[in-house]
Amino acid sequence: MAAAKKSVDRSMFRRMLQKVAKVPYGKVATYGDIAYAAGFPGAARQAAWALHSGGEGLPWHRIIGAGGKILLTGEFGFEQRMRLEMEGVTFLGLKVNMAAHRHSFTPQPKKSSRKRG
DNA sequence: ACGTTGACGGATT
DNA sequence: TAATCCGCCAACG
Repeated sequence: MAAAKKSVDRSMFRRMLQKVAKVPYGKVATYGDIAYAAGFPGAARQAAWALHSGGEGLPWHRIIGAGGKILLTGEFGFEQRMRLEMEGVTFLGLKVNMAAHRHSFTPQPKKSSRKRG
């Protein structure tokens, strides 16, 4: 294998954005989850940066803060909540009902783990 | 190169 | 619940 690394993906952002795109309809994930699933535990901040930078075309509204709290501000925070409710996501006070809508990222979906269907 | 900023997270008070 | 502190790391000026 030639040229293994060296600029893996241009940025860790790319990885995170891919995870964001993986969040299905009616589900949500936290910044920490995105970063963790992307392979960067602790880089929750960068997950936010990734969205801030390239959230276009992605379900950015499905990404929330730890505990299900919407950290966005201004109209964006308002829109995010509206969108989530529109997808069937329920809220507990000011927070999303994580227990019911938290998306489970598969860390490493081992190859050929597909079961007979 | 340096310091500040930020859609963070968890713990503490 | 709110306010504060520290750790995390890339982008921005």
